[in-house]
Amino acid sequence: MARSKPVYDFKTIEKKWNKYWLDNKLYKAIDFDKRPKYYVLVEFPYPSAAGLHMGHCRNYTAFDAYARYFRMKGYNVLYPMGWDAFGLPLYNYAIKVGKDPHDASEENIRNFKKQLIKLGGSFDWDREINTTDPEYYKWTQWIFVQFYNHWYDPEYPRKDGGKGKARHIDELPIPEEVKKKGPKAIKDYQDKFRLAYKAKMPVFYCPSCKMGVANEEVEADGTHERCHNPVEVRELEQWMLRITAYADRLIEDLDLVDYSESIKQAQINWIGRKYGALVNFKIDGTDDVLEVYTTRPDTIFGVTFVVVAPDSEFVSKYQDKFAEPEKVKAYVKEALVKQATESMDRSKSGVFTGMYAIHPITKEKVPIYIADFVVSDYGTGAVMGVPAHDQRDYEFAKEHNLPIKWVVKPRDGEWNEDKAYESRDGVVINSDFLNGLGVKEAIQKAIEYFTEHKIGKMHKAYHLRDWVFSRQHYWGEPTPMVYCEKCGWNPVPVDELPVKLPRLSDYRMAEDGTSPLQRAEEWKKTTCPVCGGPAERETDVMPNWAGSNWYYLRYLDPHNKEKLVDYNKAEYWMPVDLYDGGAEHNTMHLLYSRFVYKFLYDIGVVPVPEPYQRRITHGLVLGPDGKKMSKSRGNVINPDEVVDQFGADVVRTYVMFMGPHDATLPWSDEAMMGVKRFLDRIWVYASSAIDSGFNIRGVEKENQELKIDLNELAKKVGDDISKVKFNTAIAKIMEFFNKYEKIPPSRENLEILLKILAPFAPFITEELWHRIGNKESIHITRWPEYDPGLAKQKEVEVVVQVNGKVRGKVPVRPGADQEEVLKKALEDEKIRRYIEDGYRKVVYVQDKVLNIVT
RNA sequence: GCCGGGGUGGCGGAAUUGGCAGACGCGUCGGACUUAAAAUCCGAUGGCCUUUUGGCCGUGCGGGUUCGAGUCCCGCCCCCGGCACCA
Repeated sequence: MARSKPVYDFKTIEKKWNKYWLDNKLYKAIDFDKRPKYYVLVEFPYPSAAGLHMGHCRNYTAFDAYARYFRMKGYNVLYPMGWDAFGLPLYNYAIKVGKDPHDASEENIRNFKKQLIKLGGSFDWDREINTTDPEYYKWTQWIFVQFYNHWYDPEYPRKDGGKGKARHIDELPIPEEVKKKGPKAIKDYQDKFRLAYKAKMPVFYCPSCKMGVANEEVEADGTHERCHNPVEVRELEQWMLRITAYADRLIEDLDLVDYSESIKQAQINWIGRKYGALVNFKIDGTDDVLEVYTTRPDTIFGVTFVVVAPDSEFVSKYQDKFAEPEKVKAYVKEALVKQATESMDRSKSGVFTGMYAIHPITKEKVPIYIADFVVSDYGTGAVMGVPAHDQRDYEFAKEHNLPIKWVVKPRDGEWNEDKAYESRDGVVINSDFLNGLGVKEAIQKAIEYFTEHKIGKMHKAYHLRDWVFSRQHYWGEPTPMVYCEKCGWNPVPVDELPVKLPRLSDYRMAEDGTSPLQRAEEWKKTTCPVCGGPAERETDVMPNWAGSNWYYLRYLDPHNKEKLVDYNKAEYWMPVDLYDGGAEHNTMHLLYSRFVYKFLYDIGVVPVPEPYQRRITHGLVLGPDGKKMSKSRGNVINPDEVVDQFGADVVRTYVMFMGPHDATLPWSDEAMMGVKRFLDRIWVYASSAIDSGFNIRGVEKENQELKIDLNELAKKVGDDISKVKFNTAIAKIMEFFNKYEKIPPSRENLEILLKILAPFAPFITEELWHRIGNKESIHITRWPEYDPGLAKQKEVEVVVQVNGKVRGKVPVRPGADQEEVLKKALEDEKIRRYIEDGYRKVVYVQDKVLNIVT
């Protein structure tokens, strides 16, 4: 890129004002201030590399402009910053550079912070947080202990009028027969209800990362989201969080927030609630029942077989009774691997067990199959096969020569027997007491019948599963739990938190995939909080999400030693007014953090039911070649370099100008140069006005026009910023400036222009503001007030159409009526030419358009 | 397959929600300044026709509603993101 002497010395200017702003704590957010509060939050960065990337740069400067605007509008703005530094990426980075992750993260953070300051970020640094700081993760651990100490009562009335609340485990009713068996039995009973519980269960395990992986982190093709290597299924003892208890509230409370429809949909789909029924099929030759889940109980008379998941309880319990146990065993083994890895296989494979289930109504015997299309963790892990009305069942029946019974027919005419009839518009047939009913009515009636005859009941099923909350590596919050041979698992007493992550001489994973904490004998050894005997600490750490789920609350009270957050401060600041983040976090992070928040709400830590009032998604910045920036492609634009070369104001204004905030856009050096030219011209314009002492003799009239347009500009730019439309806000300033660049401004008008530009280019506007002679910072002045009287002084142009085609324009005062506009239009020779033969009709839209129809 | 979001100049993108399509920026072309170049400034820039005045065509494709459609309705095509054997 060609270089020339800069028009102004941005380096000196930026350094000077940054120092001034920091020294004076200009952007301090004040608790309990009288002004209305405004909480702007952008997802905090993960410092897994040495410096910021352009995407960070874009998001943080865009909302910096947003925060600056709201401050100028008179709000007490909280725009905080912190660091999400636990987790695997940083752990891997530390190993790569051969440093203890404590030190590696500290170094990265130092640089991130330096860069953010350089960019002019108006953060309140007194509220800086870091998830790896023991003073911070003390509270991450505290939350975990609270989860452990609570259970969910779905019927408990909440103070907000809703139903369902987390209650202390001591309030859990214990059945008499359990009580009789003593304290051990009571604890075992309680453990089944805790919101944090340990479960031995099949979980995904990534052999490459050497860690357990949450279901949600596994891609559709069976690979790990982070490293894209295939995962395996393993049995591991894991801490789990019972998010499913909050599923209904997480759906219902979406009514309280202003997320876009697509984000709400993403949340709803992820939870995946479906209403259906449980139906009991007796297992022939036993006293057991097989419980199946169905969303179509109306087709109960169409059942011709039953299918269970390969890893269901049924399989392990009855494997000795199967007709061909060896064949079944082989199939199950194969099916489990297939289920965990490739889910795309559409062949309807399955194996007959040799056992039969008894239809709960007709008492017919139907065969029981094992098939990999049934998954154990949805519904009951068993389904009823209705080949006539489910395409997948249809294919399975064809494959295994099973009968097909038609029990629903289309309202008008015949059906096609080559495929299942899945429509819900049909009428039920061949179904005893359901005959003649529509599908909806039949579903209702069937469930009533099941309930009455005790063969089934209504049931909700969720796609959402409980959350695996253990990670088998080093760089995370230690799980504050202790195991004692005598007393089992118990939480570390709250007054002993935090359980600090120890510094180790070797912080790397062992060859066998075990965590270094398992080797930290000194650290592991502790005493049981219940009996005082010897005990061992949990060596699994928490997932990366643990610290990032609630961080926005700590900004409100970052130095509180007694509490996670002072209730009154939370009451003042919550909810977050605007939360910006990546699209990839619209499901998991958003849902999990809402869940954690709702739990904190239940236990009285926070005042309002939802944490984020409005959610905005940001796009990525691609390389100049339109591809994702990466070192291997060599298309990385380093923020530090461009800021050094062109100044923070140019980079800031450009990243906001490049396109809509939620769009993924390619970087363009050339387009950035356009912004640089614009700011250079502003500098020259303002400087020469200042140097000439605002001599506007002879241009008073133009200055009045300028003032009228400026009045409108301030409003439009402000509206655009509120709507997160930074690109058009800047375009409007450019448009204005193109029009008036030749008119020397009055001091008043120049000051207004600088204020409008200040959120985008805080450094040069501050410098020019002071050169004018102002003593206070421009960033704490008030945004120009809109004057509707001034707006009225401006003429408007009404477009004149003939038969819908534009044929001319007439200038009129705003609010002119049809008669006046028409008269003026008819005076126009060019327009008259098109209506020589007269006209039939006139349509007028005030101040906009006049359409003459001939 | 399902859910969500889109398709507008050479490029990134604008269009008070039914009212001048292409704001703003880039690029390109022409000009000024310069020995020359860069930088800067001025002008032009959707396509086609026309000497000019001007005319016609244009927002993925095909229909429709309307005085008027990028925007609304019906039927297609394509692209991006998320989820997917969910019973």
